[in-house]
Amino acid sequence: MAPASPVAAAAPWVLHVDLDQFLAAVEILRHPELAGVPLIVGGRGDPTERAVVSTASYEAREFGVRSGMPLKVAVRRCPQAVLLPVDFPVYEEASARVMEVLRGMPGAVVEVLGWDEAFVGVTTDDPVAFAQSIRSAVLEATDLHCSVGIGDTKVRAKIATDFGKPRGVFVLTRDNWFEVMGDRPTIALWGVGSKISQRLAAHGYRTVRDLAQADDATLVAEFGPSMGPHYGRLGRGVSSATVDDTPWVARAHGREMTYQTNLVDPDEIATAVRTLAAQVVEDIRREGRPCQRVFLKVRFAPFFTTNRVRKLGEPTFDAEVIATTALELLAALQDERPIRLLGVRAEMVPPEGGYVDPRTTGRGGPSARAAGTGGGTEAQDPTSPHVTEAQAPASPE
DNA sequence: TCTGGGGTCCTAGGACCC
DNA sequence: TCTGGGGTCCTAGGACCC
Repeated sequence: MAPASPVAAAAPWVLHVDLDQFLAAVEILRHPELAGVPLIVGGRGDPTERAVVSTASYEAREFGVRSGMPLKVAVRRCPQAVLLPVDFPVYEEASARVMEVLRGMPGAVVEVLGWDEAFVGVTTDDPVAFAQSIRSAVLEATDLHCSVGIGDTKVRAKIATDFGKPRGVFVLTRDNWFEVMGDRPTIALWGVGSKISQRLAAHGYRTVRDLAQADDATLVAEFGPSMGPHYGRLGRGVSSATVDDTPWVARAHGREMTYQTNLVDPDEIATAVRTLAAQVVEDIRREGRPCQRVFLKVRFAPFFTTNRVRKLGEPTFDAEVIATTALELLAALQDERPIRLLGVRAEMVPPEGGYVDPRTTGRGGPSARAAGTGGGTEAQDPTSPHVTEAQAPASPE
């Protein structure tokens, strides 16, 4: 398994593999007659319900349908679209097959980011050819098309993929970063959303180039000593280049539910919270780690969302304790408005030895490693990036 | 137009202890 | 009598991503 002596010209690369219109593509595999028609996957497939689009096929996107859009709106924009309910197990299975293909690529280290995307670290002198071989292998094994972004950091690889879509490959490195990204708004960066982009704009930083040249002291004053410099680095495309295949371990499990009619009756609310707590306990029992903190999420009508948390005296698997805690948190809000959504989340006791899996910007917030001073996994611009393959433990398969 | 469900991480500030 | 820093734990709230 040990590779032969490295080729002198070979360099480490980060590839980002992203499946094209994943949910829609999986549905087309089992409903071939839907190929080429506008297709929307979301909720329970009922456009009258409170739900959003999970994936729209490219044909549906031509009508302005986007993921995250309310189904009602999507159907208004594209009345002829075929609407399908989300079918989690089927996508899980397809996703697992894709990830297996990636892990089978010679020399690849695979860090899964979600159902339909992963980073692949590889040392090669021809990353484009490697990317094309990934596309071919995935297509052959699963009948699914994907796009591949190639970068010298994770942020650049991740962003590159969008330029490769669909069914393509795009290379984004420090050599063409500003040419490609410099004039784009900061919100185009992975990890910068609407709020941060607005706060940046308030300081005059509107484009990626503005942010790249931003005054560090200003960023620190606005976002803190950790996040401030982190955003500056994002503007330069600088981030970790380490691909780590350590399996992800959940920190918490939660269940939430949007009610088709708002809840007002206290008994009804208590029952709803208990139902959610019972489902959460099923999930954390599967993990084998008890709940140490209970989070309550509430969305009051018309649209106000808030969260509360409480640490438990003793970690527990007891659904009634979790439900009671959540109801106490709800009562403490002293808010009588009708409830649209309830969520109960259980943060689990960490596993023995703590969490060792990677935390990337794509899952959750900004990476603790990338933002922190320790770790040293952040590539220094403009020094060369590197992919640490040796530090990854044996793939568990 | 009317906004799901599953996650993770960061910052600020108070309480408390040494 | 008035006062220091540092550390840890906890809650509240904000933000981002798929």
